[in-house]
Amino acid sequence: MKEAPDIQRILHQGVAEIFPASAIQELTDRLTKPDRPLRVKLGIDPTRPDLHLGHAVVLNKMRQFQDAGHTAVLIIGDFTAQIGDPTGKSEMRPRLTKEEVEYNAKTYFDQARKILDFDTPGRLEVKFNSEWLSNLDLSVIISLLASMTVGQMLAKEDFSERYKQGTPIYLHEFLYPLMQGYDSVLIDADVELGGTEQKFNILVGRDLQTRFNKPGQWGMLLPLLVGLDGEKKMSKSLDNYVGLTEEPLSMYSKLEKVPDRLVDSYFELLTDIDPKTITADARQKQKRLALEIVSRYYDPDRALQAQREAEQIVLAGNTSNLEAVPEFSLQDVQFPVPLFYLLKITGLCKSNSDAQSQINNGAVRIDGEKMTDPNHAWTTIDSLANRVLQVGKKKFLKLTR
RNA sequence: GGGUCGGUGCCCGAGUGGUUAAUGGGGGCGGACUGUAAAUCCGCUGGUUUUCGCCUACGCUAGUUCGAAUCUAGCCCGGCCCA
Repeated sequence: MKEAPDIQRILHQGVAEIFPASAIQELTDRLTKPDRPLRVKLGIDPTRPDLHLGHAVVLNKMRQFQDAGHTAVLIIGDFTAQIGDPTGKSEMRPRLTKEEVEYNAKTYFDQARKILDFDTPGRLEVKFNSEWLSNLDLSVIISLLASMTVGQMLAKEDFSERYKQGTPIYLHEFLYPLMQGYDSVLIDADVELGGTEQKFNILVGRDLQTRFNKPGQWGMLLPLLVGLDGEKKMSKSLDNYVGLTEEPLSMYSKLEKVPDRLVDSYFELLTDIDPKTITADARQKQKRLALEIVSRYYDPDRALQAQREAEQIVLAGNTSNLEAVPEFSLQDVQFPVPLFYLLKITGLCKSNSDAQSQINNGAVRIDGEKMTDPNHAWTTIDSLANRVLQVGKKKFLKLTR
């Protein structure tokens, strides 16, 4: 972390676009000979309690700026989260309550700490935008609104799509880009980071700064990390994500099977390894990726351990020698207990009916032996203790007393 | 405010008085195959300590019917058009 700032890396590694393009030289100069640290803004709306690798992409870039001596200004959009960013959405976002937002915001720090430099003085500022947005004077709101026309607003792809398709657009949604832009004005952002979908909002920030007689910020857009489904952007609601706080095993097993065509982009956006330098075959590449990323958020030992565990799980059927099968205590179970009910209370199946169908599908095994009768019942703890209950190839549970 | 069309299971979308948790697709889960994957094929996919039983479900509420997601009325929400 003490190495000389690598300007090239900041400007190019995993960067989709920098704008205005004409000013890129100017930005390069500022980075090369900083007369003062740049203020690099990143806004995160605490809409959900967990950050994932998609957030890591942009946080990594923040870190690069920090390491080069600049100031990361992290804006927790506790106020804007209550509005809901319409970006990328085909419909209005649910508005969160104050309590939900506060809770989520709290959880963000621990997670961001895994990536950002929280310790070096002057490298990080954290702001909550409710600080200035919650008491905005109506006259300010009006002048914000007066800075754009409906036509300009409808130029935003999400809005125009919705407008064309006839799905409702509520007026308060128009306020979102303006509020995000106003954040830039108030914190004197020099650079704003964001995913490519943030272009419109970041441009609005730049315009607003100019209107408020301040220098307009640069925008640095990073590619959106495609989620595990290989199609859509990584997001928790699509359940195609890897959380920053996930257990090493869980993280590893998700990453070792990212679709082949995404592997290189994961390397580029989430690690410091140049994918071109890896010659391994596709499978080895996936493993390397998984190992690398788990090491980053934990450590190499735990990553290797996760790999070993994952490999054992893959050797399905051979359940007896697993090192890290989750355990389930039969202590509170009432005997006799029928199989389908056991599956439900252990959480392996989500309902009795689900358990029933899994059994009928031949997915359920005990100690590797296929079970076919949903009503098969056990009468004592001892008849089940220390046996391994399995649904499908990857879900195991060791039953204990 | 007026007219008109519409609100169906996780999503999309059929269904328009009577086998019925409700066609089909997507998604999800499971099985075969494989590189743990993808593609493909097959099965499952409301709940219920038990299941040819019972409960819950087609915006909400009240009705009409032996019987409604399907008919009526009021209400809520949305699209479009008019003012």
